[in-house]
Amino acid sequence: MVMKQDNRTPAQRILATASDLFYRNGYRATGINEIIEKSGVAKATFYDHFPSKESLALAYVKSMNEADKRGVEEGLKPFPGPYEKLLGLLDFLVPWSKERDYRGCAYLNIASEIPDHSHPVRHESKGRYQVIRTLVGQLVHELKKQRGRAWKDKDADRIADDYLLIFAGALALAQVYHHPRPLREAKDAATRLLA
Amino acid sequence: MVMKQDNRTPAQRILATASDLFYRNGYRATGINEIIEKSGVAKATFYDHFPSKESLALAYVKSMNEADKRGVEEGLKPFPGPYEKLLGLLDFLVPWSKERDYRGCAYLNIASEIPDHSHPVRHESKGRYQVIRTLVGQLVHELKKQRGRAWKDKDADRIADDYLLIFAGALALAQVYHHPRPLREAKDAATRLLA
DNA sequence: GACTTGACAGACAAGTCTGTCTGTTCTAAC
DNA sequence: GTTAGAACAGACAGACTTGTCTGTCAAGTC
Repeated sequence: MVMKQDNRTPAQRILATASDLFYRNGYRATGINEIIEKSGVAKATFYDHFPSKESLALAYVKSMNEADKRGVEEGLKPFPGPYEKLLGLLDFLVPWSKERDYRGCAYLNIASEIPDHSHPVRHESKGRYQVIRTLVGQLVHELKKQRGRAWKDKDADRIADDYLLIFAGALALAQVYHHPRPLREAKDAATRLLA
Repeated sequence: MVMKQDNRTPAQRILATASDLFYRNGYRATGINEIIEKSGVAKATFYDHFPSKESLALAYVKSMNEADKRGVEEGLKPFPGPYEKLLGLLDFLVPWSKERDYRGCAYLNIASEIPDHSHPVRHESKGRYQVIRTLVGQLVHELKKQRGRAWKDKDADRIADDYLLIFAGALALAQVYHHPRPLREAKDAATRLLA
């Protein structure tokens, strides 16, 4: 269980273990003791770094948020234009959902386990979607500019909203169906939306 | 807390209380003791009717599924045709989300708390979306027939899939944002989809 | 009037949860 | 070498979890 020669700091190991367990098994279903055991850390060490389980939940969502932000930024760089970027964003979902047994959107899942909607974790989850909405909005505006007269009657913001609905819907449906088909359908739907 | 002169049976009271708590606070966050206390029932009575908390979870999802199925059927009756029904379905969401402090799709929420995707509760959740997909599919096919030549090149199933993505996306986004705007946007998006 | 049924009250078992605390061991800087 | 800081092991507290069990009471049935 305990990995020797692990050059990560205890805090990193804890966060990595917790991220995996929180996502795979759920926040409440995951106990502190399991996190401690699986990350090969003493209980006191855990509480040295995270004053409570709740603070770990927040660290989990924040670190995901940052990682995803960077990941999307890097991942979209190779695509030449806004159109390709917008479709590319959806392309990432299929392989990513297959990597680990897909359990839906991590932000939505943990948010649904925290009723208080003013809780920092909920705030961070909302922030994630706002970041995506902003990015999509910029790309659609860019696309509108690019298309010129052909798109002069299109409302870029409305298209961005539609895109986000499709995006979020795909994540949700792939979870209930436990199948990546909705993710592919989402790309088709987006292709039509941006046609 | 205990309602006197409650003519519901203990099982009904338990299910009603549990439904409320499971939805509002989450499945794991809700303890048996709380359900027992709030429904004014003895612990032994609870276990007479439900052999375990898990069985109550299943009863919860099943009863919702049946109620929703009937609710949609009844609710769509007044609408004259498939087009109106499809948009009407989305119209229900806004007032319904305002009734109780909206916490997202109940089926998705409890499904996300149960990792095992072959669990009966997950199966029931999936069933809910399949029922909606079937209904939407029928309505779109009906609509295609109605529109005749104007829609001869449209793929009804693809439109139904798109509709469902928008539908599911709206539920998810309304939860993260804790605001009904995505539900309205979904109606706009569907209007364009069916134009 | 005895008997069954179903609900009541609540103690109890056995285990889990988060979080605290004591004390030991390792490592790196001086 | 000594010393400070960090991580270690793991006992412990106290609350909370699901589920069992004993026994009481009221209503309806034979």
